[in-house]
Amino acid sequence: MSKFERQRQEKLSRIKELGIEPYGSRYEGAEAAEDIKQRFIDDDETQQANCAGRIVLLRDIGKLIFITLRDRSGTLQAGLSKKLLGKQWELAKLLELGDTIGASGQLGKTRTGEITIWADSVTLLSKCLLPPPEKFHGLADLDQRYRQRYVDLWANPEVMERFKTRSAIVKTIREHLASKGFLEVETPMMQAIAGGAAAKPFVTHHNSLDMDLYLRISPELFLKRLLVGGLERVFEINRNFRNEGLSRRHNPEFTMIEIYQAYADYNIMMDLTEELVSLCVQKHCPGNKVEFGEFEIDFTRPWRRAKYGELLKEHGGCDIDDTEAVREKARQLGVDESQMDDAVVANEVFEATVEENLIAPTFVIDYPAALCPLARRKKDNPQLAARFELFIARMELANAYTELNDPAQQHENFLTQLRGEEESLTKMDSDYITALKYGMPPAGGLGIGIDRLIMVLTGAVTIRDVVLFPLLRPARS
RNA sequence: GGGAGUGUAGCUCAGUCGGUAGAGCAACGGCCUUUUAAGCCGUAGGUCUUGGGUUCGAGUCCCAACACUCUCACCA
Repeated sequence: MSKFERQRQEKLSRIKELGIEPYGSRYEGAEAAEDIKQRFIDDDETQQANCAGRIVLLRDIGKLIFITLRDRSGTLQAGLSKKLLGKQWELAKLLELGDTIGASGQLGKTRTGEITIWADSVTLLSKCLLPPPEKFHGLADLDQRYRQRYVDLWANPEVMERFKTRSAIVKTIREHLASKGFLEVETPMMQAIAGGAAAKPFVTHHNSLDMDLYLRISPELFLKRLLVGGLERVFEINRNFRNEGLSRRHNPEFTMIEIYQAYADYNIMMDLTEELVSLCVQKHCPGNKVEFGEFEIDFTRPWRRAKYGELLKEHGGCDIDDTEAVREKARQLGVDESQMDDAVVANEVFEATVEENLIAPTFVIDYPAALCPLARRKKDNPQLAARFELFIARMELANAYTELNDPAQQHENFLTQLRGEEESLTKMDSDYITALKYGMPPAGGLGIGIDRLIMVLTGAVTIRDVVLFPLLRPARS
């Protein structure tokens, strides 16, 4: 136990000696700090107020103590005086930074004009036994901020603000989809076959069935089974798990929204994407622009829609139909393309040359069909898939296509996939083929990476700043 | 997994050429009834991430380990 903790334990003992319970229970009548400030009317001495929160600043000037309380809404000052508190003054003198208290009394202003509760009653609700971070700089150590988010949240108000915005954005999305008749559903997180994406899954084990299960890498194949079942408009907001490296843009568990709409296609999903994201920008980002690292993202509609092949020509300088030119470009970029399919080579060049240029919201459309085993091919050009990805700030934010609903074609695509990836854990999902044989309505499907969307909309350049508890190695004991 | 960087008081950070550890905040004692990162006087606080090595002497130089950050690889 540190010296500081011992000192605080000592105060705890003195509080108990006063007959005060240092860990209170239900506290009645507290109002949000910002609401109290909002309703304050100057020169009206009949106003009472009651507020509960954590002590984040404390100024003891003898027989008067000023305390800044922080609650869910913001901060409010309380003035604790010997004269008004009477017997409770002994407790007031023992309060320290980090303690959670309730304070009630007359609402007024100080000489300098700050709205203040002049407390005639103070209640200790929870004693803080560990020293809080420095009051001005807050908590800066990144490791500690992520490991002890519970401290980060109250020591750094902008952190709390960002997570509130995250919640509000997700709510906006939910409400908008509900208003359009979409049903929110939940599909398995633990799957016997990890399908719907090409990624390494996490493996776990069910004891009584004695079977290995995979944490899902995507809900896609289950959501499309629901289309077969007649749920024509569904969406799911939930975690996906991919056993891959960590980076500023990747956390092993991340939140996706997947949306499926029967009788739609990828063009309708493109409109829906633009509509959803724009609504979030409008409601949660002042102006139509967001600062993101060195960039300023302009969300003014309409967003650019550019063909994959056009972008490859524009930034990569090669024609996607001239496979030798594409291979030459790949070699220039240091890619060993000798064992790769044409489409994979093109995608290497695309990732190396195009993506870094996609700052403003850009829909990339018409991907090579070979890269898209779950997408329908374009009628006028079977080499292309009816698919788009949305890029913002160099990041892939959304992925969508007109869903493939031809069971024979899907079966063939699965077989091709299995041949190509021998060491992959992918298995043939024959039940999904069976579902398609019953008939899936034509549909558009869309996935949006929620964490990345929140990053872009709140200007967070690392995914760890939008995930409350990002994955870290366990701390040393 | 590769490369680069960081690790000093509870927190935020200094620490020169290798010469024996510093500030602010927080804490502790005192003064103070209108403060705003309150102020003033005083006190205490350190296995310099860990383990080796070089040296008369290491926070500082070398090696290794651990953690974090950035980056690359992986990543529909």
